[in-house]
Amino acid sequence: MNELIYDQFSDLFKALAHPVRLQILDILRSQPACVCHINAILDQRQAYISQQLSVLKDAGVVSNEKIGWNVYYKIITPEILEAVDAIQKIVDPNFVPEEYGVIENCPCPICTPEEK
Amino acid sequence: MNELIYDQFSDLFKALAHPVRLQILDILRSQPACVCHINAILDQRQAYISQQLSVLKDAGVVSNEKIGWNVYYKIITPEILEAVDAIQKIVDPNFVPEEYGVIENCPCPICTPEEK
DNA sequence: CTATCATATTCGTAAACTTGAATATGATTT
DNA sequence: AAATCATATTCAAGTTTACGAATATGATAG
Repeated sequence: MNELIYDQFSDLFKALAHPVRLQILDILRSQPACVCHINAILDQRQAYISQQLSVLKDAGVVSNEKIGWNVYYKIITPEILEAVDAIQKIVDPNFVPEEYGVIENCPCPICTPEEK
Repeated sequence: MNELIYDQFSDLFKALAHPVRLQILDILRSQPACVCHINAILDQRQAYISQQLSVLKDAGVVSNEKIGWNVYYKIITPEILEAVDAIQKIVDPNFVPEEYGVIENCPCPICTPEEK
């Protein structure tokens, strides 16, 4: 009868079991980010980023909110980062997620503020 | 250039993204256990348990050691349980892994000691 | 060396995941 | 309403994973 809850556990793990999705989560650590922002950092097709974001959203890991022209994603269960941290420490005890600030090629308000 | 390490992260997550493997890890929390012990608890085919154990072993999560007739598996990176704990807490804050002691149908020395 | 024990492996099919290509959506400005 | 913006969805092919069935292995006892 515990099978069901273990399915839920593994569903969450599945959402994390993907390199790009893990990178996205590291980008979202410090602050919410719009798709174009993530896109600029990862240098992947926009549609591909959207696909991965939707997996994370379906799993209940992130939520999104439209602000102006952009859709901002954020982590809704910060505890998920404890799991990510633990795994990162196992693979490389010295690993520290990169801090992403303003991004060169990103047109979003965060990176290119108030410029008209 | 960080793609490679994120692949390693996701490989570890993949090993955890399976309900039976997660149950096995919960069984191994308290103590090493032989295959027949895990088998008795989970009530799955022996070959199936072996398959899952080998996935965990390939991922570097568990190791095994033959003692007498039995092969005992144990968790070699206890930090992995931090990741499991975090996920379990997210899904159900009240969830506590079951404590498995002596098992009814298990012939291993732990469950049926010194009986001849 | 044969039988028996616990455990491991191989194989095949079905299901699920990955990802590129193409295209759709829906809000906003003109 | 049409054009434009950021973002989302659908489709399909390729790859990987799941897992049952059958069988293999390797150590130990007789």
